[in-house]
Amino acid sequence: MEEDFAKWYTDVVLKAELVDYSSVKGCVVLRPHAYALWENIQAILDASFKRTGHENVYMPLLIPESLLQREKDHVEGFAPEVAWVTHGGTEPLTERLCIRPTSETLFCEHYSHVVQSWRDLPKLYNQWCSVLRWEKSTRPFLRHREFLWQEGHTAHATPEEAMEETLRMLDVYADLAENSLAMPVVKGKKTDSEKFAGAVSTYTIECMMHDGKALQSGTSHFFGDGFAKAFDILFTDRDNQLKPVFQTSWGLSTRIIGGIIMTHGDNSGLVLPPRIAPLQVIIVPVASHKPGVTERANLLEQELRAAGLRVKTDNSDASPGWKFAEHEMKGVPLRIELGPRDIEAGQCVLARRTGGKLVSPLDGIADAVKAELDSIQAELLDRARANLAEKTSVAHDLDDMACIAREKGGFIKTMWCGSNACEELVKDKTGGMKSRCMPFDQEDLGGHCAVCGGKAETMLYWGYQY
RNA sequence: CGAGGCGUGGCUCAGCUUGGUAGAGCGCUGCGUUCGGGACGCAGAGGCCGCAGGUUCAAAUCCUGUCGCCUCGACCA
Repeated sequence: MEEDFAKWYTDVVLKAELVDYSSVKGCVVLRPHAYALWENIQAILDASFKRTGHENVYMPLLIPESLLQREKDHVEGFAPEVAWVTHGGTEPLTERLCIRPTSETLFCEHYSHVVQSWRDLPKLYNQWCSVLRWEKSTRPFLRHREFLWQEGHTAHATPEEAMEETLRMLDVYADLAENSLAMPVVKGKKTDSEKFAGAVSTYTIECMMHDGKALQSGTSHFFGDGFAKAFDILFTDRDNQLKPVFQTSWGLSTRIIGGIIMTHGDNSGLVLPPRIAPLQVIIVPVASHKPGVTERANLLEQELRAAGLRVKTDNSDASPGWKFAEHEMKGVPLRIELGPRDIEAGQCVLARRTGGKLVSPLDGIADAVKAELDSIQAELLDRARANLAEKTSVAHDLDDMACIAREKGGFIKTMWCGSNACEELVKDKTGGMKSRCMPFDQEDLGGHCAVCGGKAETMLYWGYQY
């Protein structure tokens, strides 16, 4: 892992049976283990969306070229990486259709049809789908050509309400990351050079990976009324004036699975936080040919399942050692070892994926298991927080930054004057480090921009990115 | 898009220099013995060597082209 992080990552992804490559670059098979992980993430997010008043819809896969081109900044941002459908059967199409790289234009067209009055607002829609972006280089989860995500698109009567929505949904992502995925985040606003194509402002949650690179794990955009004007999404307000709506969009993708792998994984493979692990407990019977072992293991499984846990018994005929290694590779948070000696003593062995074993009485085992899982969840968050803290540095000038970037990577916190020129300079001097975000949690690190020495406007996080 | 690496049973690879009957380990199937950290024995199955041309009596091997994959950079959720 330490020697070659990239190879470690690819190995884990393949050996943990998360993905299989397909014959099209950047389009991978999500195997049951990966898809179950995504379903668990989906379930949590979807419940949050519903709780905050959103409805799910489904937009078409295809976007006519003319529609994509309605908003200038948006099309400029995405045009280089869209794939085009040019033929229907053998007939060339009169207008080529792009496969959605994101669905702003489709939502906008639809909103222009259904929004008439202030009474129609807000529109709080979300869709779960896949999108296609013709990336040049790809890596499992981190950069696919086709990837699964959700994209929320909302329309509001006022900018204040839209901004409130933008930040509310960023909080939903931050909550998912920290409380379910055990990934601490830095929340903040993107600089102008890093914001989404067509947005007025972009907000992000940034996570720190084990190798010192940052992962943008979810984004939420405030669009102002730019799209509304380009797509004629107009409504009659209470004062009988025709006004454009104010919009937001926000998305989180299967990329987050890459983040989970790179946040928690270790040299034995994947480590999954219990809240989203497809399998929370694996029971490994030892000497299962001995009378009563398999039966007791199955009983234990039933008891844990009845307690609401995701559990399985590994009854395959592989050796126990092989099973231990296998389920560690797949990241199962807790293993229960159960052999004849245990059964005789009325106990079993609980082995945490994060290390450590303890003997627990079979009587009242479900509560003990739940307590262990909670403790593992908390331990993972603590560890990740420690990693984030350890990999966050403060710098006061460009030499500092270059030095920290070279030796340590991670996040660098500095003051910043707000100029793009300084961002470019940092990129040059550090071999590619970019601004990550202007954090909501601002600290006063002095009055001067660390890059140019000019008057500082804000604190900024920098980092190498995935 | 630049640089490098690689395409030979499911996987990892050998064979190619010097053309001549397609190999190994792991995995897989069956039976038996095992079982507290990747067990063992025996018996099996499985590949027109990425694809297309060419040279040759003969091509996994030589030549040309092409497609794809991986890694690292440049650009982007």
